[in-house]
Amino acid sequence: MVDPAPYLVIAEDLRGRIVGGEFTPGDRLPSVAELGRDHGVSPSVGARAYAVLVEDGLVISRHGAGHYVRGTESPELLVRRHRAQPEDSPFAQGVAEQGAAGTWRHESATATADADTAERLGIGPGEPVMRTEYVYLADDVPVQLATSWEPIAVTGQSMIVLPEAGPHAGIGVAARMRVIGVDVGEAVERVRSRGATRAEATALGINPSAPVLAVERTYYDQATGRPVETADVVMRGDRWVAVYGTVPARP
Amino acid sequence: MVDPAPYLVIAEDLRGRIVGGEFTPGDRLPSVAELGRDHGVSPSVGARAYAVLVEDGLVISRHGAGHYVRGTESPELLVRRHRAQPEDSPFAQGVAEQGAAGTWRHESATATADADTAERLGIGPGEPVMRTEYVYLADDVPVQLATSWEPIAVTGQSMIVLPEAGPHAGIGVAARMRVIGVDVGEAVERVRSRGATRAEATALGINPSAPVLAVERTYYDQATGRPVETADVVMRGDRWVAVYGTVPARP
DNA sequence: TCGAATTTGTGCGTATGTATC
DNA sequence: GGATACATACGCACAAATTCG
Repeated sequence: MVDPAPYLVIAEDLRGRIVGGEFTPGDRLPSVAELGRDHGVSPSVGARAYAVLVEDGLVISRHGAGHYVRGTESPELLVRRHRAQPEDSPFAQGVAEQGAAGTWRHESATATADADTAERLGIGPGEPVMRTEYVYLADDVPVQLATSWEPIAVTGQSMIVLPEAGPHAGIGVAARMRVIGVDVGEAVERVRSRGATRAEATALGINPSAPVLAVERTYYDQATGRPVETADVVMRGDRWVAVYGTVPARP
Repeated sequence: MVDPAPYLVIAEDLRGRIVGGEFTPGDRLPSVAELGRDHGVSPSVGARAYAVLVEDGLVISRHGAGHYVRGTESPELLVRRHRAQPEDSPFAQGVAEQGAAGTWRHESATATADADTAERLGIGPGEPVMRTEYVYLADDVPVQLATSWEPIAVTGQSMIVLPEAGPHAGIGVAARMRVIGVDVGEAVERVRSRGATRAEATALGINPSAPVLAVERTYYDQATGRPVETADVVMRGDRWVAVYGTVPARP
């Protein structure tokens, strides 16, 4: 049996006093210098102890001001659903349910499919696609980025070539595809957790390598099984939770 | 303008020599002591410099052996599926499809539900639950952690109180619940991307705050709508992708 | 097989910078 | 502006892991 390190002793002592109710959310905690004096060690040990609690999300530190007990209010999470019935305007509707104002910016251009995109769309590399870049905002703050690709072979010669122009703008993939008689059914989603790239971090207002939820979403034509749209969606890890499946009703 | 800190000077010097090709993947780099002598500082500064490069993923450190240039090999991704038909022994079967040997360790104990768990299970705080901690290994390397909770009110008085003991060990939630006549249907999953806690990082062999995929999975009794099992699953972000939905067949 | 040398990891103290009040 | 408080940088001592003769 070895003695636990002093900084861990102090951290666990504080943890117990916090969860025990001696300190409540918002309370100011002892300074690192006080902590060191109380335990007969140098201030750096107290700072190390607080670092543990900050990492655990129990405490927040404010430079020059002190350490405070973190409230239990979960940073309001926006929810992204995977629905059996694909709905229209998925993003705006989703954030509206959270009480925020959802808007987005977009930019479309024709391009040729690279190897990865072609693979996902089941077409040959170099075939023409319509690429659209989205930035989604909740209350004017960027919270989500997306890039979508649709084969021109599917949408060409129709009113919906440009996803966000004309009479069918902003209604979502499922509804737009219905216009040309395509039933897309439920999307297939591949979900990863990774660090934000520098560009994503800048766009989302987070630090590079901060965790993001990266979703690769593909819609298929239910009748033919052919992919009709694929997209890369990137969301701030601290603000989004993706929900799959539905809670059964209780009789 | 301020002078950059010595540890950063050393780190950038090394970074340039690595990307410049002086060191190639697998090469052993100077020890922290050498680095300190070369730059006229203490070894801890060299160690700090390496910490930067390790965090950037450019270098790996081996305790007692040295620092090495990291290869660019992208780690093969294991896949986790969300299936319409809940299968038995989900983990072992999943990794077997990837050509790895899946095993797990576990530890069960009775406990009382805390506020969050009670909420998720639809029971009162303090009611008894069976808590089981899992560590999943692929080829003996930990790749996934899980903690599950089942209300004793559901499993009590049956052969399946202990999830991993007796004749029904290791068969997964869905199959075990069938034994007592409960149809759990499809789980509801809430997926987040966040940084690994210190404990998770140690268990998974990754750096603290490296991205992980955190899944909150709950099974419901289809007949009554009551939750029968909930679990927190944590996976290495660089090794797992969660797939939801199935690709339609092409006629 | 074993032990000494080498190397990285951890813990902690001190000095200094910077933000807050 | 002064006092207080946290953040960063660095040096040192010791522990743990590895390597090699």
